[in-house]
Amino acid sequence: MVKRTSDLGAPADPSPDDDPGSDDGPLHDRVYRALRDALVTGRIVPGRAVTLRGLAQSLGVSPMPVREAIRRVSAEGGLVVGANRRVWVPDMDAARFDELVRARILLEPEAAVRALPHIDAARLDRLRAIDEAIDRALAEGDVEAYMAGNHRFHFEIYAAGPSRVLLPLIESLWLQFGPFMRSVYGRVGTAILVDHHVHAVEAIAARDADRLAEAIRADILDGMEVIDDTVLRRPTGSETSSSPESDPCLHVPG
Amino acid sequence: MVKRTSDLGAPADPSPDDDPGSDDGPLHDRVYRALRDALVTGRIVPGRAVTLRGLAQSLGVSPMPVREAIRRVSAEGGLVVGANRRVWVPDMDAARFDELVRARILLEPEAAVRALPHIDAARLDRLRAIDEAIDRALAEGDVEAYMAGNHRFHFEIYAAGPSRVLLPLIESLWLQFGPFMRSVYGRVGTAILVDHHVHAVEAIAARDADRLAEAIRADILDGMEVIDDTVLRRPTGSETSSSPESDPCLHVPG
DNA sequence: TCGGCAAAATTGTGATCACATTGACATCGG
DNA sequence: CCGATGTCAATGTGATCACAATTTTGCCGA
Repeated sequence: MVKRTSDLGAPADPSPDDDPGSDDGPLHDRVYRALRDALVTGRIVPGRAVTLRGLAQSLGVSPMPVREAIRRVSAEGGLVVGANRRVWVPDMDAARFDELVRARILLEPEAAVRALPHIDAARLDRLRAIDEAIDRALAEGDVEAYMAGNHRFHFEIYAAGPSRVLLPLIESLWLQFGPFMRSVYGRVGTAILVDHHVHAVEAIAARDADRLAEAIRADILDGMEVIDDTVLRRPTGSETSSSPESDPCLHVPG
Repeated sequence: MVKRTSDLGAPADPSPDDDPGSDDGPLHDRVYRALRDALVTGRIVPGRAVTLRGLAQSLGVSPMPVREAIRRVSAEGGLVVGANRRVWVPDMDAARFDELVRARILLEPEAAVRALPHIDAARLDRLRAIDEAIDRALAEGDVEAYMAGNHRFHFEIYAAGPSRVLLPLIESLWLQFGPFMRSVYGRVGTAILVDHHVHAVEAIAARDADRLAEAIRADILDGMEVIDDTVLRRPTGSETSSSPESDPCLHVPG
């Protein structure tokens, strides 16, 4: 039997690692954060359906707040509703990947430059600490820690400014990247990744907007080109036929 | 007594003009489209609260699908939930306006260029027809017709391609612009607007990507600069004090 | 052994109800 | 006449129930 629904890990766990975060705010908000976190860190794999009652039981809440959280996440592109009205983690293909990278390159340098004047010394120190944590995760090959650190690094920059428009757009892009990146790193490992964040840190310390934009752009392009050449534009589909279950998220057109 | 909740026009109208569109699909989807349309065409004014039961009664449905529609629209930035958990049409200020314009300039030329190869003769004809309708609306001073036509023109271009990433982002931006633009046009009129769409049509006919991108950029910048100088960066707040109710959407900082 | 076919379980959707909290309103005291 | 305070309506939130559509499962016959 093949499970076609995703249960976010341990369903009946008394202390689940899908912790809805802090216990403040409405329940649907906590469910939203939990779902979003599971998506960004890649704990939910593409190709699996996300069911209302399943997710509700997995988080120990009623289906009602899950409904609103799913609607919210799907509005941000993290989930898609099929024609059957069932909710899926969207598959990645070369066209969507290209569009996502292009959107990131257009928006993130702009957001970084706009946030630059608001980055104080404390935040710069935090950025350096995150960068070191990323290096450790990279050295140890810890995929999840790397992804979490990378996310924190970028948004520690973008969220410095009072942005209320660019930031949600960029979060939507990361939300769409998360599940795909996780399975990619799970396959190719983190050894191929280089740390470009130090350039961004130097540019911020020097208050150099142009260099910061270029560092962000290079960071995005570098990581993405590796994925692009390694996974997405593979010439043959031989590996898919040899191990069909190990690659549930790639949908190479043609 | 001042009404603080928006009722989307006629509440008990047997044939409301807030038609949820085509009658297919789930109810919450129809409510979503109705709400989104009301926002984009500016039928809901900033500063008014959108209540669940009010909107439900206004559309003749139960509060349940309205809940999901509101959650969806708020995820796209068309509505904001206050600390009181009440839902408002967000106010516009100079900073948010600037960010919205910048995001439009970054994303829309890219989307247009990507869609260009997929624009066939039929779509080009449709674009010309929409452009003529816009000219008529402009000549007659019909604000709502102009806004609807302008929206249709841009998205007739962007939606030509198979975009599934850029398009939702751009729709989110328009959703945030809608209510503000409406009240702006209601004040300054449509006489100040110039039609830049003909340049885009020419560029499409010539298959010139650079000229198309430049036409889109000019169209955005021109319309926005007018607003910027006319309404947003007004030197004094004298008009606000003279007629406080006629200007419920502007929040000039400082 | 394999391909339809019907039964059963599961899913999303919508409605209704109960409850805590917020906001507005009227009343009362100064 | 004005401000404080208590009351009451209204709002968002969450849960539960019913229903239709879809999916899965089990079974029978070829």
